[in-house]
Amino acid sequence: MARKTGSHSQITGPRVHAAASKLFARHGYAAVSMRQIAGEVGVQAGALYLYTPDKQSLLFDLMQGHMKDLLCAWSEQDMSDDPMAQLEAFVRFHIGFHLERPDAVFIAYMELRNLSEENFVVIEALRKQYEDALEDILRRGQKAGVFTVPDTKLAMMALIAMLTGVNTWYREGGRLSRNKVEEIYWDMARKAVAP
Amino acid sequence: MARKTGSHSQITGPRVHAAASKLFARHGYAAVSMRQIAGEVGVQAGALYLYTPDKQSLLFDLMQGHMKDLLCAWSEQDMSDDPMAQLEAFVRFHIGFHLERPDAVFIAYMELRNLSEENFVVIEALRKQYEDALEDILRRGQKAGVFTVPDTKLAMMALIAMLTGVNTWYREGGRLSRNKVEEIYWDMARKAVAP
DNA sequence: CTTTGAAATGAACGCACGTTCAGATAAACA
DNA sequence: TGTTTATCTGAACGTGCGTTCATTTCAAAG
Repeated sequence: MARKTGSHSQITGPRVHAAASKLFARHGYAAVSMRQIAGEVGVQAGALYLYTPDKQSLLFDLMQGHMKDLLCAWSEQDMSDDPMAQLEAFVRFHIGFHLERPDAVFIAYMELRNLSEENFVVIEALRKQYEDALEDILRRGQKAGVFTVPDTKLAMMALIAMLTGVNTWYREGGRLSRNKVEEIYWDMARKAVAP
Repeated sequence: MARKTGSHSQITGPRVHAAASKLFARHGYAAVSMRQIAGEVGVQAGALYLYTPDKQSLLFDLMQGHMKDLLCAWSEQDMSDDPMAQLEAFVRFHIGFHLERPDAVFIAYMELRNLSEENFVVIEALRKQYEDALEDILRRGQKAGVFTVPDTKLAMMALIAMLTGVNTWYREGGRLSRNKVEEIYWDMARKAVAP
């Protein structure tokens, strides 16, 4: 047996990345074997190397893809001039975007140490871009007098940690709707940086 | 060559756990081999099995030890009756305790999925105990009218995520002293649950 | 219908893994 | 000092790892 009936690289390629995403998120990069990924896709391990040069690239592609999606989606939000409205938009966007792709988020936050040094640099730069977006909002709000943050960088870190934390407990179909969660977190975030 | 000069189980035992803690935190449980741990201690891999039945137990012991230390240290804090003072104590305690042992904290938050099912249950129960401590403070403060939290559980989760986030960026000898960090985070936490 | 190239197999490579254990040596005790 | 006991070595076990490659088969193009 060799080539499978109905096989197509445009189909198998994405399936490889999807399987890797699912398994990396579930068990961790180091604990997942190429044979497991292949099994999830329904091919033999060797076939994976038609779609990725190696396991490390698989991880890097997932993380880079996620970060670029994130930055792209944020840049496409239409922005008001009001820092308060901007912060609300950020809070709601962050929660919504992250709840939409729990696996990718989990990988992006947990597997940084399994990136090669050069890949790590790239991902960190993308992450910093995103953090800067929030920090800018806080800085402008502080200057405008609508926020009172003793330290802009710390406030940014605190808010992002708080918002990303939603992914650790939120379950679809749970006690609270996604919108209600956004509501509650926006309330806390708003007050945390209030004068 | 066999037994080493100056060898003592009371010395080697803790060194095994210390090495495991350091390496698990640095590279992740799945990516660290028993031979690496042995190398860090300065013995051969086989010698580790005088101090742990297997690799999984090493992870479990580290996590359980950390969680018990945490609960014990919190219970030894002397508590005021005022929810506001209690919350401040919790915020400062949490940041202080976690900054004191970054490796253990990192492992406790990152390696949950590498625990066996039965071990996971035990650790989760300990974690819940700690979370309940904060939730109780928030509930009492809400009842007393000093806090306004739309949802006690969410507020608890949000605060813990925010506070634990300090460990991701804080570096000893950095821009801010540990006390200043506690100050700033207490300011944000206090406002986040304020009426 | 034939040809061609993309897609996948399956076996193999060397290596590292967690764990076990008989044997060796130092420390502790009599 | 002589004996026992605790501590560690070093080799070995079977298994699974990431990756490569000659070979085979299917899909598409002519």
